[in-house]
Amino acid sequence: MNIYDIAKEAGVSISTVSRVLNKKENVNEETRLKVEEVLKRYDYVPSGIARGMVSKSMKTVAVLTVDVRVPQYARIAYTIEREFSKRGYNVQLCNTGGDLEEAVQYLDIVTGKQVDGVVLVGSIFNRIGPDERVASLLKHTPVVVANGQLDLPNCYSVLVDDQLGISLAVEHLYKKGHREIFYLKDMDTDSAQRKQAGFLETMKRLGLDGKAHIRETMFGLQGGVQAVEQLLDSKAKVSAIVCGEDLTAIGVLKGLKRAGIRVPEEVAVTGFNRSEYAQVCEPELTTVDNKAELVGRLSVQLLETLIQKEEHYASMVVQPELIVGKSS
Amino acid sequence: MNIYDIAKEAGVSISTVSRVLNKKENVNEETRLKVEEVLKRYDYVPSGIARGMVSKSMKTVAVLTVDVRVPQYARIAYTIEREFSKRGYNVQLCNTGGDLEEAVQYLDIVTGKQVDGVVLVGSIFNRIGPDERVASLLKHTPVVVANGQLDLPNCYSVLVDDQLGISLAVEHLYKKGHREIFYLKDMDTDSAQRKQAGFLETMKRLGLDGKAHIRETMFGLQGGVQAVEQLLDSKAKVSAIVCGEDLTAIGVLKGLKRAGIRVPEEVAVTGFNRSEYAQVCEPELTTVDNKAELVGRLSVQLLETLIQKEEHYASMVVQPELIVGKSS
DNA sequence: CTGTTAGCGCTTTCAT
DNA sequence: ATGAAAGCGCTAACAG
Repeated sequence: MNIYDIAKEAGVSISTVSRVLNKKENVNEETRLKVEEVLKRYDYVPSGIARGMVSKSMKTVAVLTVDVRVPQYARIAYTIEREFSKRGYNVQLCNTGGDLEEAVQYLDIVTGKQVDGVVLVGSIFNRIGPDERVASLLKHTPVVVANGQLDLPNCYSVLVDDQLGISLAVEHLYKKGHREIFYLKDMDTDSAQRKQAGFLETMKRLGLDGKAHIRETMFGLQGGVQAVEQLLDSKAKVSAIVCGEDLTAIGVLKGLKRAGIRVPEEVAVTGFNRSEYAQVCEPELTTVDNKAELVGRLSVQLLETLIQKEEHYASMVVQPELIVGKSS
Repeated sequence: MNIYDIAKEAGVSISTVSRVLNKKENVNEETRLKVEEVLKRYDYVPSGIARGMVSKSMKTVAVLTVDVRVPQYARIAYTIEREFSKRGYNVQLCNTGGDLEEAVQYLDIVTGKQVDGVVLVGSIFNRIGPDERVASLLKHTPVVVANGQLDLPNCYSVLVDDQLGISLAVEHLYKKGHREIFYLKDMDTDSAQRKQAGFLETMKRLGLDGKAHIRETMFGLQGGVQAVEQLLDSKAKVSAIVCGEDLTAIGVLKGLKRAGIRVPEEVAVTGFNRSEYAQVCEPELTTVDNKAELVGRLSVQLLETLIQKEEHYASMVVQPELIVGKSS
């Protein structure tokens, strides 16, 4: 069933059918009704592919993320999908697993399918910038990086001020009287670098030694537990632990509990992301809200203006906010 | 830059370029090399839309889910995406929010774009079955419902035996000596109905009164907290609480903690889904693993055979498994 | 207001 | 082994 069949059945030309389909004004009311009747009778849906062939757009954007099972990414992906859906676009989801090759392959495929735009979610995608294939693939496709940066012609960013986020946490602890503040570095992305820089800068500003208070560990519950064990073994004096991710912070909570150390009375803990985990754990976590939904919304706004080729694009920076729970 | 430009540049016809592009055998080695050089030189990527126009497929499937921010759905969506990606398909993600109209609209759009198949994730989609528009939209598109059922020609299911899942939890508690076992019904989907049925059936089988031990509450942390308050207010004797969702169970944990009741010494609690939340809360939750990843994988297998129009389709049922934590 | 026609960029016969 | 030409289903001039 195509537009020719409908035209024949309605006794008109395909142009008229097309006009009715696209709700153009210049169609006689009677003709319109007749065509609409046939359309309904056959439950006709025009071919999006054929339309795409003409308009050179499938009204689709691609969202690349490391892993949509990570709540942080799920929130951004969700918002992006909803916002684009309102605007008449579909969203292709791609889980790259943080692998460069995988990301390049996805970009190859989706640009081949002529997506109207691409959103890269996470600073890990900063790494694909230097790859020459990426530049060539993205030459004709607008890109927005959520919480990252790519130095390419059509690429703009919605950044989160992660440095400020950690600053807020450290200052909060300082005001509460904490001085032996440790930082757990649990990731190795650019975003994690900015967090660490925030820790160092703030400690310095407060007249404390930051460098000696940084510990590296794996991401996640296990990483947090292990970090606590090592910290306690080292006999260091600890009054607060700032973590780069909520999940790590919760591992810390569990490690402290095992060691019989009370939170927040003896040691305070803060996380990052304002994930639902922060509400689920005991005690509820003080965490940094890095505004995933806002980042998603802004990314969509930005990408849409890019797709429409309107003027005046500008990357933007979002300010995080400290959410004080019961762990500090 | 299209296939004509490449052909001209290479001094051959578009057929030859097409053959090279599609790695057909019958091309002279010299010609092939010449064409490939031009292809590389221009970083040429053939139009997926034009190809789709011919093949009537964009190698794309749509995944409809209530909300990908719900970990349970994120896990299924993730697995489906990864599996389809391996098979050369892209995945369109649609968050319907559990709204019938929204779901119909998404189906309208994605079938218009001629997706090769649709996966509906969640028993909530059982509700769209009766809508006549759905039947007509899905007439030519194969559909798999993950954890649900749709009585339509091209629809097959991958079901989870939720009833068995609750059974496992109740039996486990019974063996531990619990008799005053309550069930919290926290959702209103078909899946939730099956869980409740599992509770009633098992209690009966164990010679206990199930009906009097069911309480309804809202989904989520708040729902769990409130349910505990009401249960304690009612002065009912409670020795264990079985929940339909992990998050509700965690609300229960929090409610019990506030009331100064120890878990599992005084009251045992079980959840459902084996979400990461179950690892994050204190104490770690006994929960039912409903095999999200497996369901995702099986859904993809099934949908792929449907797309290839191979013979022998069959809906399948997945068995859940009880994961004993520290809350029981 | 309506119809005819030329593409859109490919794949695929069918010739040669 | 290669090329010419038809056709996928639609939109958008252009005519009338």
